[in-house]
Amino acid sequence: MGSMSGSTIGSMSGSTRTVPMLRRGSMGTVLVLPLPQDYYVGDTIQLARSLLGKVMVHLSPEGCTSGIIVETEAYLSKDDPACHAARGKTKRNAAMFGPPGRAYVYFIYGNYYCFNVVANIEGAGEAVLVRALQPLEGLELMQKRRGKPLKPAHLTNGPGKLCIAMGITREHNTIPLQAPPLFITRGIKIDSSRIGSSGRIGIKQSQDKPWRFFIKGNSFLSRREV
DNA sequence: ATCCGGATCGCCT
DNA sequence: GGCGATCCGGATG
Repeated sequence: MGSMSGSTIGSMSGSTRTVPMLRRGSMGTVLVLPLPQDYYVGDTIQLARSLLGKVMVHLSPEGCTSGIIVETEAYLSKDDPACHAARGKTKRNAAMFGPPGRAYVYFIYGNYYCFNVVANIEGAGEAVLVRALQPLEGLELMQKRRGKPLKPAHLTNGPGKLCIAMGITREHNTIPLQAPPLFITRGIKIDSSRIGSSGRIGIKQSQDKPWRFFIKGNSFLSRREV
């Protein structure tokens, strides 16, 4: 389990400082640097690809959970009716129009949350949905939160499932991802030859857009490849 | 005030 | 692979 030193630095404006942490684990003490806010500035499709292999971490009061991002989807502001921002800003999707590098968490189907990172530039209304993780730390806590004895491959292989396992709820909507409790760090380098793409899942419109990305052959995906 | 559909999941066949 | 659960946001009257 990880513990950390350092403190959260709140932000008055859109810009958020990256907070370094010392985390103690079975591997010893490691310096952890969340991806800086400007990492999320720019092309959203590019971001969706580059987030593969990065590590998502949640330090909650219950304990630490983390996982490697293995599946993402890009949602764009132009020519993309499937994007929540397509019909303008509302109370629900307001986070999408905020500064990049923050969380956009929404409630869906009366049961589940989905976790996105806000992308591109403030006001654009673009985001990357995280659809699946390969669990790294806190598998016991994930099991407990899921409420069932599940194999690791089934703990976080879907956007709703990973939010349950990681303890992500609407409380995390709009929070910066550059400091605890919720952040994303550099993980393993994924060569572009190992990235697959397909149509996005669970939507009816814009099925022609190949904006779902995944690590080929990874066994923690929400679906087997295509 | 009412209605409709959804970036899902799990159980059923 | 098909379908129902379940509730909220957004649109319409």
